[in-house]
Amino acid sequence: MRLSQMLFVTLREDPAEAEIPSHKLLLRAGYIRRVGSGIYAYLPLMWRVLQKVSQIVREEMNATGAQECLLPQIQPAELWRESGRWETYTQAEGIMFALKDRQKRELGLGPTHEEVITAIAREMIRSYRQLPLHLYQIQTKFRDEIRPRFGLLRGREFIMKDGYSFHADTESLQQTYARMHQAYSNILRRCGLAFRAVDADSGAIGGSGSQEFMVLADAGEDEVLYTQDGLYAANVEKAVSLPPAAEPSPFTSFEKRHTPGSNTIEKLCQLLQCSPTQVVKNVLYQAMYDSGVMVLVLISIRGDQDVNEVKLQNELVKQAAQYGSKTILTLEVPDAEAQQLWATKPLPLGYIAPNLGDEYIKPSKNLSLVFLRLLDQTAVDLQNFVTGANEPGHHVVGANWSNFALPEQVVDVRKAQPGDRAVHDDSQILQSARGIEIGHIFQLGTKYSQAMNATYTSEPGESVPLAMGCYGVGISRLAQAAVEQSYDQNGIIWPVAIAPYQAIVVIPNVTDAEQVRAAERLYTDLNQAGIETLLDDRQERAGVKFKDADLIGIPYRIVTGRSLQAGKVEVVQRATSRSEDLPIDQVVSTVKQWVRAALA
RNA sequence: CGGGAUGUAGCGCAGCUUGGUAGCGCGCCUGCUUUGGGAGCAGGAUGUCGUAGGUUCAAAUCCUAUCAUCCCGACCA
Repeated sequence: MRLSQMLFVTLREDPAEAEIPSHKLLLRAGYIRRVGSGIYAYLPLMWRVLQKVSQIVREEMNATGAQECLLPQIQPAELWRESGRWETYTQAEGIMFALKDRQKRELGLGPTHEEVITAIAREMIRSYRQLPLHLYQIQTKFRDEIRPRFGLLRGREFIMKDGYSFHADTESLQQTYARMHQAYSNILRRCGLAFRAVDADSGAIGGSGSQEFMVLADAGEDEVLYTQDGLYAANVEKAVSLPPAAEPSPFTSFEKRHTPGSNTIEKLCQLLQCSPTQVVKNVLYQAMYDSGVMVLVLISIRGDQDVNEVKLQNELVKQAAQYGSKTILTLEVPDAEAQQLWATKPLPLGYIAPNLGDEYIKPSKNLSLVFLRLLDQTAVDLQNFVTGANEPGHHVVGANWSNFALPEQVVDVRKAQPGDRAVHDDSQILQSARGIEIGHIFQLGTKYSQAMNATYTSEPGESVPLAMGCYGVGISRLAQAAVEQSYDQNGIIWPVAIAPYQAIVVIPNVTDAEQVRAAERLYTDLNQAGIETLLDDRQERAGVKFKDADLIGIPYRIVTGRSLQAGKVEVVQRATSRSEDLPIDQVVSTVKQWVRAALA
């Protein structure tokens, strides 16, 4: 491709709309344009990158025996009602673009395809003889994200590879899951990315086991906790760990203390000269279940620990049945305004005890009249601890669980932190890194097949729900993540495998016929040798061309300039800036060799 | 949805406090010179000042409403 004939527009200044390096660079280098919030046009260079990523994904998927297909983006609401996700996806998470057609039929733009694929499986898979089966597609997804951000990293329209596997049993599911783990590792390695596979929460998709593939980058929205020995890595949402041991309590008898102005753990510990590990902190949440019932949740947890809201949410979903619900719509810490709606009197904020009385709850319909009291396991074994006295300005010290009605349910809702000891080996300390979630693999089990009655006939002739797995890769997100991981002050440095072009021939002076002739020759020869090559034949000064070549990040640059008289051209590697003069007739073979080595 | 900010030429911004003929840099067009790291000189084009209403003799500037975008939190590939 000749730059002179291409829609090639680069910006000299950072666009105001972008915050992080990869987003700025993709805009500046003319790869993408914003059309609306979270909505981007993929311009010719970007589209080539996306095609390359897609092709790598396709090859690795096909190698596992998965079959490519293409499912509809417009999906009938009924399918989503069957799985029970219509409400969650249009209300609770509100992530699905929903619309009505001219017949007033409700439809959604596909944010994901479990429902569609399960409906197809229900109709087409009849016998265990057809299993296992794995279908995937590469397609634009629509999600009305709460907050689109960072260009392609969180768009409302984005390209994703999603695959769904069907199995006769869990064992077969686990085999495919393991194979996908390998395939995803291959994909990221081939794309030239530094990544880590981590244990993950399965969220609204549901199911049991799940792992995320995190591309490591400071701009990542997720925190990953891992150990040096490489045996443990998890999303902080999911991570488990051993908290530091509690310090022995200085208090020996149960008594109430006047603790004015101690509404935070820090102030309290300073006043009482004790450790936060000897405090029982009581945290209040309000959860709205999908049946419309609001439940007030009181969590007692060790003072130095924080509540992990993802774990808490999962815990509350488990309890949904007792409130006539399937799931929860919202979970939040009630602010002053929210408290007024249900509290009979001002809460002793900062001084709440585990036995905060139910009389604080104003009887009203759609409100559970008792606190759901949860005891985090970090607080179970504390003795002679400090906690609130349910009275502003007062705490109790030397307390034990015999002083309170022990909350009936012991749970793990604690947030793991860097510095904690690892569960598998308490000499290993958890460390923290930031990551961009590029892939996520799930063992769904029978969640969707049961909800939608997708069964097959087993060898003994029984009707059995299909076991399912699902596997996603954010194609457009991966492409931007690659930039986030590989750039310098001059621009993008694409990994060779996903660069839009592998080489660029730059003519420093287009009025020099000699230079033009050599460049045209090289351009033709390189392309004929299978090296994807650009020709910068624009009427621009050399400096502009060099800057642009660096900005768009083409791995190898060939310059038909100064050394031409000696029958040589300059060849520069973008990643290392290493430059050498090569005889013209060696350029093709050399670059070809570099490309081959880089793709190996 | 809550909190913060911003909308002025294609892009980046100033002007707004204290109302008075719309500005700068880059880019774009023309010409000459230059030709290996975002050239120099000369000339030129480009604006519903986000939108609507109001105050005023007069509004980019003050007031009200509204829309859009970005940032911080909940969501996710």
